[in-house]
Amino acid sequence: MNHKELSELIYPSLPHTCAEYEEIYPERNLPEGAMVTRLGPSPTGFIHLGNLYGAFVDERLAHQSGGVFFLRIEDTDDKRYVENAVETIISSLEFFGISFDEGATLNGDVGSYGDYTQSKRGDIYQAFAKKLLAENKAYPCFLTEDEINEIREKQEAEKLTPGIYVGWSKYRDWDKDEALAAEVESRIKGGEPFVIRLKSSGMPNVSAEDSLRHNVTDAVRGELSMPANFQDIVIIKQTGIPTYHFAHVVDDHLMRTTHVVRGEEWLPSLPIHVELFDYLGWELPIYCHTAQLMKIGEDGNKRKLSKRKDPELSLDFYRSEGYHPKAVREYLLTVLNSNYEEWRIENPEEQAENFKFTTEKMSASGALFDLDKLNDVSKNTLLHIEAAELAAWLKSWSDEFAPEFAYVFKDITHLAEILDLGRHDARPRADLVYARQIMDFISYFFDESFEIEDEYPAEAAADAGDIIKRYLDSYNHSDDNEQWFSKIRDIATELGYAAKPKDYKKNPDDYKGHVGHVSTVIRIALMGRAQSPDVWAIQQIMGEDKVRERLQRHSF
RNA sequence: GGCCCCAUGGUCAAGAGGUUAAGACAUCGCCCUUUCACGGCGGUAACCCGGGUUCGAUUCCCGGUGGGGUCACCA
Repeated sequence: MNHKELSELIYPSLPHTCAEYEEIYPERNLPEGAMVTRLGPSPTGFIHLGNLYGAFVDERLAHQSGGVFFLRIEDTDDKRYVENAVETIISSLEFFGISFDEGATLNGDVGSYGDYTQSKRGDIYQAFAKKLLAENKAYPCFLTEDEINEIREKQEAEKLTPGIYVGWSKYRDWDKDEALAAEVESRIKGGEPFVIRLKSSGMPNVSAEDSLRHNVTDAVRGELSMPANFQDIVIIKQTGIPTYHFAHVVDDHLMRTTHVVRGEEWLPSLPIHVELFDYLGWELPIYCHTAQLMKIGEDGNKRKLSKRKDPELSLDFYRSEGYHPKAVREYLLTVLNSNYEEWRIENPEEQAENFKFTTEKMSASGALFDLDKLNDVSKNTLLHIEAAELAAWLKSWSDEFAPEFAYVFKDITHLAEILDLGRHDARPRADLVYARQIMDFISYFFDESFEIEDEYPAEAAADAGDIIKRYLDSYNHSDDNEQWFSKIRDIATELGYAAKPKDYKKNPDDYKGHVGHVSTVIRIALMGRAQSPDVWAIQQIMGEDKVRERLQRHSF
């Protein structure tokens, strides 16, 4: 049995040859410089901030270059599958404004480089595995789990690099031993399970200086130097399904991906991929190994964002807290590209899409997630969203995540007025950050959530009833801001308060307090809190009836 | 442990062989002001360590240290 015969024995009939696949999936006809990127989530259904971060890079690279961004479902691990995961992935990304041009969709595949689900591409992987077998670049391996464990223990005892490589799997050299060749043949014919391993040409256990090294140019890290792979990694599992390594190489070649964006945790396996591309005679894509988003761990050190440990960093956290997708996007962009923030300051009104994103400006070191910064970005982002749009968005948020706030949306036009409060002044207010915070911020407008939270200032507490009574008596809803405030000044001076805070500060003994204390009394009666936007403006939105009703409760 | 990646204020970061080492967030103070927010002005605060190259390194090289990642028939 020679190598060709072995490959025929393992894969007797396949629908297409490798050469045919090259024709079925020809090079893309795209303009110069167009990038083809892809997102390859495994269908756990869990997308976290880190995934989103990477997805933005893919999306920007493809779309700003006139290229293609596609979705490929990487479901080569059946244990990982979660029901409806694909729907969840697509809808989460869509929520944050990420859309695909090609690939898996809820209604099947779109595009001519499919299937876009790895579990449906078995024939393709097998064709290329067959080719490697025939060329003596791969071999079937019958090592059992127990045998592999034994090997590892032995290697550990001898302080050798663990793994299967030259000298550890006898099946690697089946072609040098007739008896073994016969055994392999009969075991395959007998239907015994086996995996297909890469027959690496690398040399194991040599010092770093002596080993063959690869130099790969990474788009975010520059020149990378690493020792060549020597591990006979599994390319086809017992189940006939490929491992990530093999699927990545075959898919990204056949789908004509130009830029592979992935987290830096893939860096250690890059030599494997380089060898695979080399064996198959294919050109390497451009790799963009992005830094991981980190957070501070319990020990005070930086830590990779973990989906298990950091549920608050799942995308659902932002959605349920009510962070606007544009804000999250804006924040991620500031973290992603170091010059984005400056650009944004210079172009406050521009669409984020008009920013020229570059891999060179991406940081190679992991950024710490910073909620303060997100909040700051968010309040500036919301300032640029129309009140009506904001109101509608808040409603959809409440419908999904916080039905207890349904009363806020009974009058959506009224809500828009509330949200717009002070936002069109010469110096616009920026106090809207995220939905849950907004609900609290505007709660005093609604009887359902209005409550007295603060106490009257000590300076004016004794006169509170009197102040409110006088205020009520003089209240005219059609007064303009100036007329309205001069009445408060009058009340203040009549009761012995300074009309200007400065007067009071100069001669504190001459007054009970100042006009600010008086207006705080009114503010608390009306809003239940000592701090709020302009009282007059609030009253105009509240309407005369509610203003009088609230005040009456507090006058005596 | 082997291998790989990374290293500028509390955080995100710009930067060049010679700079008073930007900017943003946070923080502190002052101003504006009927409160808050916004805005303005200002402050505190940084080049991990040791060698080498150089007239001169925070910047280039080497070595440490620290942090992160990875060593599966998971991705």
